[in-house]
Amino acid sequence: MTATPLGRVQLLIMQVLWDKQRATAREITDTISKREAIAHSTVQTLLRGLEEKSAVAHEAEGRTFIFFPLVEEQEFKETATRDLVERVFGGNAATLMAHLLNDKKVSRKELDEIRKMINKRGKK
Amino acid sequence: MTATPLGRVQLLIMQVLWDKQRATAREITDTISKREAIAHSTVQTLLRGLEEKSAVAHEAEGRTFIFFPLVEEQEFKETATRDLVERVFGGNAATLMAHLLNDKKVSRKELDEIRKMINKRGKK
DNA sequence: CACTGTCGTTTAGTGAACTAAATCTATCGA
DNA sequence: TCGATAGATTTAGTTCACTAAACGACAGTG
Repeated sequence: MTATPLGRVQLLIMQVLWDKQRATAREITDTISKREAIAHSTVQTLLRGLEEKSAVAHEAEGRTFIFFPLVEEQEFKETATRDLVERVFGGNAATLMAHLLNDKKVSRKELDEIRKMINKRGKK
Repeated sequence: MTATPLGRVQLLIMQVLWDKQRATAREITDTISKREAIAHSTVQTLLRGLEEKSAVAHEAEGRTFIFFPLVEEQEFKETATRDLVERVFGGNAATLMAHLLNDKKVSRKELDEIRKMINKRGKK
């Protein structure tokens, strides 16, 4: 299956990987550390988990591993979104949209972007 | 805090409660059972958990408990949505919107609803 | 008054995500 | 060559969601 549910920190790791495309465990740890404290060993453990469920893979470069994503970012976002729509909004995407529009945390600028997108799509 | 993250089945329970406003554990089990198999004791255990984190509460009616939601549906959906935007879309709601629009699973009818909403919102 | 079903409660076990120390291993600089 | 260093691997422990059997209490029925 293409389910691939990810935990919070696992997702952080994937984001680094999606960004860099290829990275060592050390690079990942460093990148995440800029945002929040995390032990290098934790990252390594999670990488193994991700590898087990085929979300990432690695190849050896000398004695260090270079990791790269197997699951594609777009694909993951799709599933994550669909999952929310399914679970929380009973399968109705429009309801989710309504929430986005009403949420005061969504900036005016974002609203404009959204409107633009809708119009473009609407013309077809 | 008002975080209140819910598991999949916990969410199912909440949905029943949001729908009915008040329900016994038995009613919840029955409702969920129409969709998927679940043991009554499981529902009860989860209800305790939900009660512990103040998502629901109960009052005794004779010797049975009547449960009702404490967390409001709207509020929960807000946080769930914001959480997805934050974690998966780096805080940019417009990107989530883009995904919704591109997802073939979103029906034409839903798209229409969405457009209507946008327009209404746009006029303000 | 015993029986049976329904309550809520207790207890227990699994799996996943997370955390990280401890350990083994190989390389590089002194 | 030897020790510090930086990899990867092993081991271990926590928390949370989930699952559900087992248990004790009690009310209504025959």
